[in-house]
Amino acid sequence: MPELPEVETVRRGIAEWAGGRRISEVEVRHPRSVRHHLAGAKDFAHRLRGTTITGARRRGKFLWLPLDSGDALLCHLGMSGQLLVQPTAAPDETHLRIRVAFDDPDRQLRFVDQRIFGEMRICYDGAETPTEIDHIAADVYEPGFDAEECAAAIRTRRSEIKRVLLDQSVISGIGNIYADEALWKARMHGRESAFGMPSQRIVELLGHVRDTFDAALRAGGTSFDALYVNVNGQSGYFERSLAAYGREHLPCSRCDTPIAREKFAGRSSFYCPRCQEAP
DNA sequence: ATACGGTCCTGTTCGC
DNA sequence: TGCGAACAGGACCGTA
Repeated sequence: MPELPEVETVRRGIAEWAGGRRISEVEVRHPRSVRHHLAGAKDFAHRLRGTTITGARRRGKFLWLPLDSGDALLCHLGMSGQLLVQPTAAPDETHLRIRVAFDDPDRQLRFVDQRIFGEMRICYDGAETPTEIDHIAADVYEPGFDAEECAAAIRTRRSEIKRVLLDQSVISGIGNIYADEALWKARMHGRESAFGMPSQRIVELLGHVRDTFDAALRAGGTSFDALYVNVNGQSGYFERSLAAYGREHLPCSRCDTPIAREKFAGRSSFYCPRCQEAP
């Protein structure tokens, strides 16, 4: 569920609270949450214990916490993952998967994940981005992101534009919600072919992606329920500003035409049938 | 190399 | 009210 703005909101919270703190103990409560840490749960805990978190970084929807050991704790929230800074005294959450305790006895970092699509693993922190996410493309906020260059890559793809927006190896950070929102802003139907699309249209679309992210970040992320919360357990309020996603039958705010919903690539797409002409 | 469907999970909501 | 089906914000893997 969490897309770039939600992950960035979490990153800021972690950076603020956990930066400079030393890990005293780690408890892995579900092995699936560390399935990509091939050396196993014991090794995972062992390599974290005694290290100090020195920051919090992000690319797309991946988050990693550099450690003073030269490693980093790489995290992906999947569909339902949360990273919470909780009082040690707080009761364990139903879906608590990993607990990270610190020298500070008052608070813990907790990875809570109902569906267990999320994960944590330890990686080497030597490169600019961990090699484990080499296949993840830059997101729109990275200094190295070039909209023209990205548009050039997008228009070579023989697929529909929404599929390409969701392809993290082409551009990262966009998920189903913000794809629909950006397409609505751009008055573009998600099933339009990306192949050979004029670069300027794509650059404009990418501008709308960024605008949508900016607005969501200002609101602290999007949430429909308690599944997405920032590190303090507060939900974002951006869902109030959604123009397309989840608004089937409700009037388009530009033209009053009821928002339509259709199956697309195994999930739902929401769009205005008048503003976003189907190909 | 690229495109696409299926799959990994649990919980909630929907329709009969 | 009960029950199975459909659905949920993501990424990876195997297959074509």
